[in-house]
Amino acid sequence: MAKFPLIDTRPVKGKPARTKARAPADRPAPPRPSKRAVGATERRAAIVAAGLDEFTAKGFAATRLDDVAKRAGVAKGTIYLHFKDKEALFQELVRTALGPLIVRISNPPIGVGGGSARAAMEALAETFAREVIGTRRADIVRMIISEGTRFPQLADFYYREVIAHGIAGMRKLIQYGIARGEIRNPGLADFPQLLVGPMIVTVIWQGLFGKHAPLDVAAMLRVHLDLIFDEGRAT
Amino acid sequence: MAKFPLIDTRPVKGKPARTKARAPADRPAPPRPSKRAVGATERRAAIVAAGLDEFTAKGFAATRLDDVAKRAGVAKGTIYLHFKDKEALFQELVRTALGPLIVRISNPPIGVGGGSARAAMEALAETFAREVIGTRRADIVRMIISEGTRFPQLADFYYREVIAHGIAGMRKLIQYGIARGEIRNPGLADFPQLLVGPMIVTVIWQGLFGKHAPLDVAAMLRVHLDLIFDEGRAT
Amino acid sequence: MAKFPLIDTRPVKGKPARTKARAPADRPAPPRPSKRAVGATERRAAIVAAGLDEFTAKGFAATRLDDVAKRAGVAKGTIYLHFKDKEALFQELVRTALGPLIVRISNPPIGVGGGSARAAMEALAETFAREVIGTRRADIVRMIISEGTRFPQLADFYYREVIAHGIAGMRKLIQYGIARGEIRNPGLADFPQLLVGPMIVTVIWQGLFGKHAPLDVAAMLRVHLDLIFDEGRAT
Amino acid sequence: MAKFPLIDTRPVKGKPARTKARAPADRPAPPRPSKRAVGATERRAAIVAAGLDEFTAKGFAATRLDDVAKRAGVAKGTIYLHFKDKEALFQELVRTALGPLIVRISNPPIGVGGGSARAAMEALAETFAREVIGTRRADIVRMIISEGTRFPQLADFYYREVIAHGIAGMRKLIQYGIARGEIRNPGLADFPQLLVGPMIVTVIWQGLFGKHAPLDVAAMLRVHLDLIFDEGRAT
DNA sequence: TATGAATGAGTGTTCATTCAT
DNA sequence: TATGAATGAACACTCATTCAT
Repeated sequence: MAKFPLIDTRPVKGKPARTKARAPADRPAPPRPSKRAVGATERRAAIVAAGLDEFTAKGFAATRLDDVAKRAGVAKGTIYLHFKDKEALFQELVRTALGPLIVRISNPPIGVGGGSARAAMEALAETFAREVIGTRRADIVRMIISEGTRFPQLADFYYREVIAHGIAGMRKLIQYGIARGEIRNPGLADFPQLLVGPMIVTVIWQGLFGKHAPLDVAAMLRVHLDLIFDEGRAT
Repeated sequence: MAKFPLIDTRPVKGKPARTKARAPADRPAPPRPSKRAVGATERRAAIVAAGLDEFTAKGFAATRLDDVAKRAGVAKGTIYLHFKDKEALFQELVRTALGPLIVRISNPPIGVGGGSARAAMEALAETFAREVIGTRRADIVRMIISEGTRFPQLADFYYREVIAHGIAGMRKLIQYGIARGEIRNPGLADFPQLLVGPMIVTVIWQGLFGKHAPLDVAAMLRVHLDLIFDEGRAT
Repeated sequence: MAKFPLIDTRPVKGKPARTKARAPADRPAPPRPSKRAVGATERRAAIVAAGLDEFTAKGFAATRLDDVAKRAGVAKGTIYLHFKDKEALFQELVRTALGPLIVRISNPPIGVGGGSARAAMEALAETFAREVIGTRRADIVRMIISEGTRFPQLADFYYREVIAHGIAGMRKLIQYGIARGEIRNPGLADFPQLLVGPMIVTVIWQGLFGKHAPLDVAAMLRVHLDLIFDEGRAT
Repeated sequence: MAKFPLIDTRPVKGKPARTKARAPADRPAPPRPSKRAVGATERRAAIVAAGLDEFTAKGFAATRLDDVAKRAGVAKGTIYLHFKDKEALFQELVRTALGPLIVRISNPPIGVGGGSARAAMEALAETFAREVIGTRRADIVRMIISEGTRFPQLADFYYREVIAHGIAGMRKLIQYGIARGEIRNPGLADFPQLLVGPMIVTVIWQGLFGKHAPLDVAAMLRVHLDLIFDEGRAT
């Protein structure tokens, strides 16, 4: 139970879970064994997947559609059969990446069996550490943070479709914890951002400084929860 | 006392604190002094300032040196008298922006007069809210987050010169709080990131969603501190 | 028989012998076929031809790819579909211009039917005067002389592929003449350059001073051969 | 006696005969020990000398005035105090390089003491081999050949001031030889170019292929004279 | 005169976008 | 639909030339 990730964690259908072993964008672009992804739908999906790789690795402006096409095993012109232009591909791609997540977010998992809020949050943290940190999903989050300012439309969409729901869910979870007496600071319900904050920070940290000073994400999130639940005190 | 901002808050000498009212990058470029009488140093500073505006607004790849030059009131070629190329300008610019900060970071303000850790942190939070949020400094932080992945060198520099010092300072502050019995969870000393995390989050939040859902940063940071100091509990 | 020009003299296939009336590089660029129906090979050939015109007229550094493109009836970017960069175009162009020549050089025409060495050399000289002097081929030779120093790679190539063969052929011809008793100075076989020298000189002379003092190339080469064959003496 | 080089061989006054050991233009540019060449005239001379180095090494278009200035130990702007523009410097420079030569050319050395024409020509050839081949003078000749087409004005000047005189001198020498019965082919008097041709060829050859196949210039010129004087025959 | 910082037109190269096949 | 050659606007960077000192 208690799964409630900010980012969808289920394997993308049809693509065997590139989660752990994804292709970095700085390799010459693997020929994509997939024998030319016939159906139009597969082609489109291939373009989106390839775009995700490239955009997350290089950012919007520095990504070349040529590379995307190559990586997708498709001709450059084909991209324009599916997307109006580079920006359309980019936005569509973020939407696609977030799609499954939106469904999930709408069904908060709390109060199902009377479990503790702490347990729910721990599960959330653990899932996050396992299914986001070090995966392509982290790249997506980083990308949204990076490009969001330049694409207000995108930020809006992200806010409406993901953040708003997520915040609402978090708040419910917090209120649940308050109601059960687990959380003693009622002010937390006003700022659910404080609950997710450390997760965002870990994503950024690992992306920028992971090489130098990798973070023990799980441990850190545990301390974080201890603070919230007023536990972990010495003595 | 007890000032400890992540980003330098003193007005840049000679430039009347463009802090609050900075020029958005989409205006045709402000008239600028433009008198030929300005010295080489001022010219260089103007380029750096213009670059800061443009890079933070558009990102590295999308920034045109032509625009930087125009904004700096300088010919395009002039940029190359001061910087080897676009990337050199970018890196130098980050360094310059962080320069004063580094000095500040190296002098942690604790233990001066036996003040409480809470007070120190509150001052820090308040300074942050006032001098970073809504400021060009927030843009810089966002920019580092955005471009850091594409400029490992830069991320390294940032880590070495700023983050490492900042983390060390935070840890000292936390240990001080623990020693004084203010903070009861000793685990926090292992993850000073948890202390700064919410600040980073507010920067990102305001940048991306500020228009839709502005955050009461001060209030949020207060709750954050309450969690850390185990206060704010109902009843 | 007895044709042995330093430069290929056969009309380039598909292009009706721009030999005598070639377009000077300072005309706005001839209308050119320009129909989009031309195949990739023709396009490439057009670029090479245009490049030849421009490079020979202006030299490597002063040639603008913009002009080459215009003259070829092609967009600037198209050049880059065929050549890595300006230098690659230049080198390829020299190679192409010399290509047919290399084949010819490899098949010396002597000893075929026991003809005299003098006859062979006369034919060579006549062909040279007719098919090189005043021709685009002369431009190529001049260009190699001009740019060779700046492109050691190119000079190497030219030496290996053309000069070495040419020198060897000349030497054979000379030795043939010596064996037949036509040439009495055996030392000439050590310096075949002396045989070709005057031809090179005429190319340079006509290029530099032709306007002022045109040279009767045929007559001069005849005297040259008289010297070699120890003829032409008064009385 | 019998000195009659196409190119002046006397050391340039005030400059200690950089003949053999000249500075190649691809070195970082020697600081020029000369303590800043004070007098205006020295400055101008320094610029001309530096220009000669650079232009011969890189050609007109590829030479940067910045490099010339650096090599001359002068500020870039100073060049414009002495020369209208890059082209003016270039032309002036060629004139200067040829200046002393013109004087010499006007005083043909033949018939002085009734020496043989062969002796005169041998002396000429020897001087050429010693004082031109492998020296900066060869560079100048090569440069004129290279850039002449692009600078008709320059070629005109060169023709008028040097070539015309030289050709006339050669013709006189040839006629002298004919009159003395040394040269039996009177046709040679119509094409004095045939006399100088091999020298030009050696300059070009050494410049382009000298690395691969250095030429024994002296030996070659001897054979050349043997041909002209109808000597060197076997038996 | 001499300087060298400043200029800005010019050029090689890239890459999103189009379109004939 | 799919292709990929072709396009041409855009941009980083250079360098001859100017000019305030």
